[in-house]
Amino acid sequence: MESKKRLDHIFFALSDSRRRDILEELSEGKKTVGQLADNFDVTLGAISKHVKLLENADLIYKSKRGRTVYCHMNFDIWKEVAMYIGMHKRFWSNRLDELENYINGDDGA
Amino acid sequence: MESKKRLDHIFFALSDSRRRDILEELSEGKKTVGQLADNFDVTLGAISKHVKLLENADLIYKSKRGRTVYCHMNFDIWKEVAMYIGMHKRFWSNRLDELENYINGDDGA
DNA sequence: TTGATATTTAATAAAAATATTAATTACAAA
DNA sequence: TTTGTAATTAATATTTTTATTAAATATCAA
Repeated sequence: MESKKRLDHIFFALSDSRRRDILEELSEGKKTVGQLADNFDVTLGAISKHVKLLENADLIYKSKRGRTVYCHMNFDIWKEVAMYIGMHKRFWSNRLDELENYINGDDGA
Repeated sequence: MESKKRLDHIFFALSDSRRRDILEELSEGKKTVGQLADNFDVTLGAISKHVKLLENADLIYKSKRGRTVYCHMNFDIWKEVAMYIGMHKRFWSNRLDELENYINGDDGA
């Protein structure tokens, strides 16, 4: 039940290409909120909110040094996402015959 | 640029647990819109819209027989999602084996 | 044709997401 | 302490999402 909401948040966070772009940037190393904002066409406040959403989805985490906030990719979370995807991918590779039925149109529908 | 929107749609579709539940049902085989609606606490109209959204994200497709509409899982789409997740492979360097298992689906299960 | 069934869509309303500007908090350094 | 910088938050407006009921469309079946 709880993991459902967790996946809700993760997938929703990933559903915005601006946020995925932020993740791409962070994949190269930590960046401050301000540095992230410089690369996008929206205000610092907007980026701050995107960052917060990504943080709530556990896709990233923050560390603070003085008044500067660094954002880091949370590597562990991808395991959870991959598990969900892998579940389905595994499913269809195990049922190739069924897939063929769909493709061939002789599945009754 | 176009694939960005594609991923937007896919991830957004996956961000709702009701829609993920629909996918779970379809992973067991085709179902009509009405059959899907029977299993949820919302109206048929609401399910019809969820189904349409899943269809627009290419996560499912429909086939029609008479007045009945069957919904089918689109197995191929998971490859695309897995590719995005797989892109982040390098961040797991120390968990590469696990990742390979999840993404490649050859985890022996 | 008439009437029932399966699904979609229109009209509507409520809740959520997103962006902006401006105010606020937190910290650094002169 | 005062001033300036980094980031967050509040107030606000706009757009999007989601659900409902009811009407419309399409098909079956007598």
